Amino acid sequence: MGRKRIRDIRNEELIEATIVAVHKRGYGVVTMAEIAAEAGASAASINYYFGSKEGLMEATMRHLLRKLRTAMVEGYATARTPKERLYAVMDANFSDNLFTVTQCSLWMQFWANAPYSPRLSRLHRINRTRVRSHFLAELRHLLPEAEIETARQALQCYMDGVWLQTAQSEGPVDPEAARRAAHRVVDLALS
Amino acid sequence: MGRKRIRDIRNEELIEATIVAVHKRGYGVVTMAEIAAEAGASAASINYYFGSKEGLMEATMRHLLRKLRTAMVEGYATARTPKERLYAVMDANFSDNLFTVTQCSLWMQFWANAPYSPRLSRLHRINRTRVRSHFLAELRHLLPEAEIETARQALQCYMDGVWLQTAQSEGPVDPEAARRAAHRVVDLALS
DNA sequence: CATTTTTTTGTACCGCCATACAAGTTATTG
DNA sequence: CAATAACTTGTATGGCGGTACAAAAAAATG
Repeated sequence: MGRKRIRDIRNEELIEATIVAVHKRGYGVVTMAEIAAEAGASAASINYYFGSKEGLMEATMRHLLRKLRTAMVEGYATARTPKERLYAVMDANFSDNLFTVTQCSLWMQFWANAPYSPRLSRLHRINRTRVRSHFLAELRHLLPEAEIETARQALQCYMDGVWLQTAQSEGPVDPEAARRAAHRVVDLALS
Repeated sequence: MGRKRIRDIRNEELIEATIVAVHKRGYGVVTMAEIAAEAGASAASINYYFGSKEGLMEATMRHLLRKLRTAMVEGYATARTPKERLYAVMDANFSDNLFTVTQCSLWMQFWANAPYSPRLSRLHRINRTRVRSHFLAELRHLLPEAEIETARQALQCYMDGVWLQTAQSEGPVDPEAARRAAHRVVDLALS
């Protein structure tokens, strides 16, 4: 197990540094040197681990997507009813360790740049499909066929919109309040 | 009046070219040469008219913001009740000549890059404040004080979310349907 | 037509940055 | 303690893109 320990540690550190640096400077402008400085490493070492700047960005997004997926699975584990599972999808997106200004900011950068990078756009497509099907699966139990798609669209747009606004907000953020607001929106959508 | 005619024509052309080019290539990556090619002009001439790349981007966003403001003013003109005015705010954002993939795409690029450019972030702040106060002004007539802020946040997030998703959609877009969906969301938010 | 003003372009400069490479340093292994 | 592997870094390179500039072209002026 000790075999690839160092590699894992460095990966983690560099990805964290990437998140911070991209938030500070913007995806399109941030340089390898800045990211390296943030991590207390050298630009060259990033290439050693990730091959290229694009590789680093992909790894970073994979990291965030994994966190999101984990949060969602956890939420599903305790949810009993379709409505609770809808809440769970929302809660995952607004969980304490995902719903921060820095990470929302990164997500927005991801959205804005995914269309121009095959590797990123692939991740983007996969994630979007998964979220969509989660919503649909639960809504099917709660609404007549004709209203499902509208409700899904409304909920997903709301979720994305909240992240967007959070990314642009200055002060800190209250995940607890965000979850409460999201629950209210779910309730409305089902009424 | 003929005095600055040519200047205006060129401005318009270059801004249109900018919108297309940014959509195709992304704000962070698009080059002056590409924009110029899109307009059938030379990179140098852009600098002649706009001073710099940032100046061009600012002018482009001003152009879009003006379109949005115009659409909103027009909608307000015929709206009689607070609820109709809420519809009008939505309709402006989803009006036929604003709600296109290309322009939503540009808006997203704007959102993603505004934080890193003082000139863009100023525009961004002004616009956001205006939309917010429009929403609040109407909601005050329709909801008890305690629910206003929640409703505003939900509506605005929904609106942003729709633009975001549209920016990432491939096929064409149906503004008429978007307006209908938005009206439904308004109705829900007021219930 | 002469001349002044406006517009356009080619080019050259300058700086920046991702990345490759080779040489160092540290860790691991037997 | 070799000796091999894993990791780190400084530096060099090559390309690229924004923009300054000067000169050409076009338009306006009178």
